[in-house]
Amino acid sequence: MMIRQSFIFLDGIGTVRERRLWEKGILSWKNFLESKKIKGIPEKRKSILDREIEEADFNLNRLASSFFFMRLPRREHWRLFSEFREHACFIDIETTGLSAERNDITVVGVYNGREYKSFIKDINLEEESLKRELEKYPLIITFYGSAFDIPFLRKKFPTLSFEKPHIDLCFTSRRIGLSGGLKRIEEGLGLEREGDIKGMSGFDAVRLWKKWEVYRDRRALETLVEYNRIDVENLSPIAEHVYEELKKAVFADFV
DNA sequence: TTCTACAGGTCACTGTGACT
DNA sequence: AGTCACAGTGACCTGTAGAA
Repeated sequence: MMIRQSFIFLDGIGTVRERRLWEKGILSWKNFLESKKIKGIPEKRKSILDREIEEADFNLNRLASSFFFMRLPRREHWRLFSEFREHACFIDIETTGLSAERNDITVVGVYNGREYKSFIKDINLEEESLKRELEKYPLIITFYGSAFDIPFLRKKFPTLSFEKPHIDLCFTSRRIGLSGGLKRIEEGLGLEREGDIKGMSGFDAVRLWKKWEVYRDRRALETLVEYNRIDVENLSPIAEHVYEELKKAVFADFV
């Protein structure tokens, strides 16, 4: 539960000061609150920080993730994973191209760790129902979604709200030395793909949609949705792995 | 208390990579 | 193709420690 070891959301505390706290043996919110005095933090400031930590604890206990959305730097949203994993959703979209201006969304896949839902253009992809689905989850997890999926969804569905924590596995993976795109990272972790899906790329998703749209090839649509389902479901084990590794890399030295 | 030195936080800017 | 968070870098600002 990395978030309860974190101080980086406090005013005036960055990576360096947080590290100094850990070095002093202040490894959790509890430790911090129980320390009467901390060298480097004057009393008056300490009591302000105490209140901020109590506020964080209050919000965490209620799964009120917007508190952390406002306070945590983006690149540290991964720290929320273990507290929110049961309430997180993984999102992945397929489109007719890379430009949100010129292209359309064809499939939105949402996976909550147990159940996969697909929203398909011209069938059941509607702003209101997608909005209702996404509102259920206080944390979203994507691969490169911060530059692709989320801006694309925003453009096409302006009433969707993404004012909540978002773990982008592309950047968190890079921090533990895994780079080179989703498929390569899957290979690195031994996640296998089977059947029609094996060897497919995002560009194939564009072609499959065309086959469905122009020729009404039902098999093409099924394959597209299956591809989307695998993409989004594979994010879950990647998230688990990246969280554990990043936690080790950042924090293990101090425990 | 007041002053100075400086550690460290933050912001602006640039180049890069990965998404369909 | 269009997007944008990230890392890296440098400038600037703030707040703390330590001395008088």
